[in-house]
Amino acid sequence: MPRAGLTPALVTEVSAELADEIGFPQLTMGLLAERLGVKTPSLYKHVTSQADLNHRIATLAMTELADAIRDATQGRAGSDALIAGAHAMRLYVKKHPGRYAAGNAVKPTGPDDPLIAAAGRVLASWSAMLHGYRIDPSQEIHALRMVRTILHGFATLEVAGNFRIDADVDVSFTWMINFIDHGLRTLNDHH
Amino acid sequence: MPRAGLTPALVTEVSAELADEIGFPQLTMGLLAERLGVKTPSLYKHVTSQADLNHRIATLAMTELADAIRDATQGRAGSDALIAGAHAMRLYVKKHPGRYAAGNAVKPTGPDDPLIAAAGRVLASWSAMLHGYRIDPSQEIHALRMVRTILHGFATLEVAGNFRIDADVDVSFTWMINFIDHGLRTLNDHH
DNA sequence: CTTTTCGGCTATCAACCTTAGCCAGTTCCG
DNA sequence: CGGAACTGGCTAAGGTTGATAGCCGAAAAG
Repeated sequence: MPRAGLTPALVTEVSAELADEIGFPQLTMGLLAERLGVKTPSLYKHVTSQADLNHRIATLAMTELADAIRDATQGRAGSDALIAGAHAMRLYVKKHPGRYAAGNAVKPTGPDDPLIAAAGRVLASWSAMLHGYRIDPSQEIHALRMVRTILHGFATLEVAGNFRIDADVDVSFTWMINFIDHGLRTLNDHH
Repeated sequence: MPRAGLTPALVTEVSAELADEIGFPQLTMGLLAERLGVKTPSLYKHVTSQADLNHRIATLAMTELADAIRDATQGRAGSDALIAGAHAMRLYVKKHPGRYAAGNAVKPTGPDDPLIAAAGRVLASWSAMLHGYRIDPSQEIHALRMVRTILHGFATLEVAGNFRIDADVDVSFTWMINFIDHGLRTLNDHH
């Protein structure tokens, strides 16, 4: 019996692809083994459990997402950074819905979980982006949460197919980002 | 063996309570049967499958949510309606996270699925609420999607415990709603 | 070339969803 | 009131999936 040359990283990558194709909840050890050309128990030589696998997918997703946002906002500031970052995130989630679902479903196991660091990098990108708006420090946390809320909410609703009337979702997204941008730019104009 | 007096409605209600307590994904037929004082197969006399049960929970959730929002916005308009409706929705999701999770996880089975009608009632409430802002009809759909996106995003992030720094989530929520309200009220001031 | 390690495999178990079929309590009708 | 029909419990059993134990040949180490 020839060896398949599996590694934890490869198993994780292929499981992430599979999750993107069939949906994160539909991902099973059996299907993953089949795709890797291997029997189910063999996977446990590389991954300790399905929970462990899910955790690896989640960490991969958050890391990739953080990179995508960083790359998109690099060298931009204010409105440009918001627009570029928002579109980068939306694009990533549309391309990798299974990974993103894993990233939201999995909870960190402890305070030094690399998943926390990866998620923190995403937040840090949004935080840096917001600095371009010169927001009152006491309101930064609220603005950060709002940006995160909007992008997360839109991504999950869109991926779940919850925008029934398909009156151009792209237009709605752009409209929404412009709305937020305008609000952020005029934050200081009101008491 | 005495009868337990179960009905589809009762089974649904108890399963919804259980989902709120232990989380929707953790809901199993076995646990539900145990809580009802019955063996697992007995449930199938009232519900055809777990998918059917989930669908009933989802419909219950959307119906209750629509009622809560309607009650909260009744007799209010504009900012008042937005604030009251938003808080009603947030409160409902915090009180019934399992139900709400079911409502988002379950997909309608067909065009005449009652789940669609229930979800439609929620949307209709937001739509009615937005009329108070006198928004340009061409922008209504975008504003509606934004409101939905924000409330859904915030609710899911909060319930999932994803606001780490627990710097007053209540304050952030109010801040965010005020931000949106202000933007909606001044929509027409800018081409 | 021998020895050790490692990564496949088969066999097996436990949990969960589901169906089949039995049987007693309930209801309905003569 | 009494028997027939129905209803809603139950036990038994099967399929699927996650997970473990332990074997055994291939790869790596010396």
